[in-house]
Amino acid sequence: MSERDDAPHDFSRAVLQPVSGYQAVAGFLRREMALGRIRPGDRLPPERRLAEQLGVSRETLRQALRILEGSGQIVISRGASGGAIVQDAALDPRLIREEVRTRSAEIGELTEFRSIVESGGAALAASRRSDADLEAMALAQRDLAAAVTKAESRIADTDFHIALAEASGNSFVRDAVEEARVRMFEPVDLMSFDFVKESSWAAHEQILDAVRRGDGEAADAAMRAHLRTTREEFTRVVES
Amino acid sequence: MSERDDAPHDFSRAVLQPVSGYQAVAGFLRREMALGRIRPGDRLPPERRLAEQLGVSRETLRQALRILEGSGQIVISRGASGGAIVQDAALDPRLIREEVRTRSAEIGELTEFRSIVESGGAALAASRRSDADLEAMALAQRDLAAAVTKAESRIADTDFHIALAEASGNSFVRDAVEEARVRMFEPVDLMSFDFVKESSWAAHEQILDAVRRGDGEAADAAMRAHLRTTREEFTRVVES
DNA sequence: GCTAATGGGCTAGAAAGTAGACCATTAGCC
DNA sequence: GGCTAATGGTCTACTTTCTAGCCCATTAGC
Repeated sequence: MSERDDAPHDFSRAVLQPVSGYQAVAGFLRREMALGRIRPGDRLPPERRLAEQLGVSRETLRQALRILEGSGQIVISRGASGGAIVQDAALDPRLIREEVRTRSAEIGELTEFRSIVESGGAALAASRRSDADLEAMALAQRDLAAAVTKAESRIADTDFHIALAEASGNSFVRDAVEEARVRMFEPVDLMSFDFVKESSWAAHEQILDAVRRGDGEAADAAMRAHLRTTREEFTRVVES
Repeated sequence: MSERDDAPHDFSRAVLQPVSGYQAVAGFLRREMALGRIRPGDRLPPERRLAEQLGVSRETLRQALRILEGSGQIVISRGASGGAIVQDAALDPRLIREEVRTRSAEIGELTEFRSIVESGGAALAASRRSDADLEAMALAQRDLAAAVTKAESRIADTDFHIALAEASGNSFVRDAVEEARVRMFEPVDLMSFDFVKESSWAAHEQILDAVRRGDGEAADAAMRAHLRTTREEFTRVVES
C-alpha cells in the first residue's frame, strides 16, 4: 500500500450542512418546477393533502410555501378553489446573462458532463426504446415546434431530453440527466437562454431519427453535436 | 403545449425522508471509507476536533460513531492515544455472493453507467492530464501490483479510477464516478469481488498508456473494455 | 345566505441538535 | 509510584425544528 500520511485526517472542507425539513420541501418543489413536472398555471394540491403526501406536517409545508411565495414562484390565494398557483417566472434577460457569466465555468463543465452522459444514454436508447418512449419524444418535439414562449420551449426541450434518458432503460443515466438539468436551470429558477428553437428542434429530430432506426452510434454522435451547439450558445451569451 | 392532466399532482411516491444530523455524519464517514480516503488501521481525529471540522456538535458526532461502532466498522478505546480505529471488515464470501445476487439488476445498471461516464472521463483525461495526475495513476497501479489482501486490491482499484476521474478536469465526472463507486461498494461495506487482480492491472495499464499518449479514443475504448470485463465478472458471480 | 373547501394562525409538546461543564480512563514521562 | 495530558463518557440546560390538533377567516358556488 502507498505511504499513508500519519497526519490526522482533515475534514474541514466537508461542510455537511443540515437541510431542515422545510428547506428540503422547498428544494423538492423547485426541482419539480425546473424539470417541468410542475408547470406555470398548475395548482398545487391543498396544503393538508400535499403535506400528507410529502410526509411532513402542515406547518413545515407552509414554511416551504412561504419560501416559494417569497421568490415569486407561487401565488397563494384563500377560499374555496384557492391555493398555490405556479407562476411563470419571466426573468430579466440582463439577469440571466449575468447569471450565465458568473457560472460560466460550472455551466461549461456541466454541458461537457451532459454530453458524455446523454450521448451514452442516446446510444443505449437506440437499442432499447419502446414505442411509448418514441411517442414521448415525438410529443416533446411537437410541443417544441408549437412553443411560443421561452418557458414553453424550455419545458419541451426538457421533456425531450428526459424522455430520451428514460428510454435508455438505465435509471442512473436518467437520474444523472435530471440532476444535471436541475443544476443548470434550477438556481436561477426557470433560467432560459436565447437558444435557437429551430436548431434545437432539428438536432432533436436527428437524434430521434437515429434512435428510431436503432443506430446507436449515430444517436451518440447526434447528441454530442447537439450539446456542442448548446455549449457554443453559452459561450456566445457570455461573450456578448 | 401538450395536454396537461387536470387531475391534481400526486407526490405520494416522493418520500423525501428527513436525514438527521447523526445519520448524515455516519453516511459521510462510511462514504469516505468506501472511497478509501479513510482506511483500515487509520485513527479518526479526536471527537472534539472532528465534530468541529464537520460542523456538528460533539453529541451528534458521537451518535454517528455509535452507529459505525455497532456495525463493526470502528473500534473505540479510551484514554490518551485512544480514539476510533477503522476496522478491516472481512466479509464472508457467501454474504458477498448473496448481496451481489440480490442487487444484480442494480449493479448491472451501475456498471453500464460507469462505463459511459468513466470512458468519457478517460477521453477527457487523455487531453488534459497533468504530470501529477499521471503520477497518481501510476502510484495506484504500483499499489495494485503490490496488493496482497482483497481490501488492498479494492482500495488500489478505487484510487486508480478516482485519479483518472480527477484527471478529466471535470468535477461532475469526478463526483459521478465517486458516487457510482460508493453505491457499488458502500451498502455492504467493503464488498469486494473475486476480480482477477492481474487482469484489472493490465486493463488499467492500457488505459493509463492511452491517457499518457493523449489518445482519447483509445482511452475511451480501453475503459469500456475494462468495465465490460467487470460486468462479465459480476455475471459470473451471480451465476456461480 | 348557506355550505364546503381552502389558507391563516395558535398552542402544547416531542424530537433533535447545541454548548458547556465535569467525570473516567489511559499512556507516557518524571 | 505519581503526575500530567489526551482522550472518550456522561449529564444538564437551552434552542430550534417539527408535529398534532384545533379553530378562525376567506371565498366560490349553489
